[in-house]
Amino acid sequence: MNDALRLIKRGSDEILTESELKKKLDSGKKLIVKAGFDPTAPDLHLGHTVLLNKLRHFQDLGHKVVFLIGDFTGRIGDPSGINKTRPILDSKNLIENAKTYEKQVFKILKKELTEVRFNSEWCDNLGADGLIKLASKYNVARMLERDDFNKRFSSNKTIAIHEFLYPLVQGYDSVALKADIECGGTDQKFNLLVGRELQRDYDQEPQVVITVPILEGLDGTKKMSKSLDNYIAIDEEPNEMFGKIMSISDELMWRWFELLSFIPEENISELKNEMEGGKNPRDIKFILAEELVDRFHQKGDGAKCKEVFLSRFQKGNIPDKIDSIKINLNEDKILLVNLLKDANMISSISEGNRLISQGGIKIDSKKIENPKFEVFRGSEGIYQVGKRKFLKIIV
RNA sequence: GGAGAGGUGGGUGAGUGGUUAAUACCAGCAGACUGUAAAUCUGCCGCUUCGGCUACGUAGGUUCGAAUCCUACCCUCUCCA
Repeated sequence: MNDALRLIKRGSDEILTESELKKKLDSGKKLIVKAGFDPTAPDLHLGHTVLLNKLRHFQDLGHKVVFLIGDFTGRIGDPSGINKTRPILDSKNLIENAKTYEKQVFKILKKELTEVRFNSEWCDNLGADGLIKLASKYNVARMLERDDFNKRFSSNKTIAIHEFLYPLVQGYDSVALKADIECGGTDQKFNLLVGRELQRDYDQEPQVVITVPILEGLDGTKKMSKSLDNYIAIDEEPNEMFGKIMSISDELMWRWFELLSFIPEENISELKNEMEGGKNPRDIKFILAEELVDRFHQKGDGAKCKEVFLSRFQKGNIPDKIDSIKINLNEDKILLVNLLKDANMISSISEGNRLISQGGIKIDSKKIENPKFEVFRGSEGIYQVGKRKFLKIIV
């Protein structure tokens, strides 16, 4: 029994409360473990896996995970984005997104112990009445305890009223599901705790709240997220994934080891010692990159990526697998910049001119320095923009 | 309802009539170097048929000339009721 508790505690940030968790684990009951996901972002990334791994631990102990897609919550508006309104998703889109989730999520979760649900299922029936009743169960002072509300409030930033509905609806989900446990990122702590209060109101035993640390994205400071474009999707192409991992700073590498790697802690501190002893941090980063690529692709892919990485960036070779595209010309020839724009390798002609003047464009490994360079119909070549954008273009 | 403050390029944030396509910082991109797509350094960082064109909440107006002044509207914040 202690083993179970230890497994759950590893990598968790907070458990509220541990004694309740112990009791639930000891009860021998098959527990309902809930975690909520955004309906709009079906691209799961490494940041999500910190949480998913935790859910998986529960499954390994035989418990049931409810993968809850917050389609209703997503419909009300954006909780933190004052400037961005979320597109309203129709049910067709939702089903699509859910499918994409399922395809990715079962790289980590066990299918037979996972249930995918949508919160519109019960929220749609709530109606204005239900919503008012729900809203009456909480008060403004308590809402303002939430860290981001508090910050925004005290720095005179807008808080829209509907944002208060978020924690409430999320908490109500726990009531509807009779959740025993809810897991989420540390930034979700408040919302998760609201669930406990509401469950008490509805005469249910409050869920145990487990928070996991938030993974920093590629930039090393901000939370990994799709909207900040600092993420690595779990179904990312292996070489791309490997390269992105290699691009993180030496400092961030240790954080990722801690949160993403399955390597035992003792071994990680050993690696740290080796680096202090003069070992090349790059080689340690290789270990992380290999492990993660192996996990989300085939075992052995990591090693292959390492080969490719070494040859491409150390020796400056061009990759052996390059996408190709055929561009049809109306004339006999075309300005290079226009061609690159048509092929979507650059976003504007100005950008192209800039890149040429900076020596960032190559054709078949030959640097192009003439901004008026022309390409003739019937030719084909490997076009390179910067260090890592390659495309074979046939005109 | 009344009084006031404010809305500037991806972000933060200068600029209050004219070398201002707009200071600075961050992010981004390129090059150099390296230990890697780390770190550091240098350059770039609206679009363009290179003539220009479009930009400082939105729409008008004043002026030779406006992000800067005026009017209306929209939005945010503060105080009062």
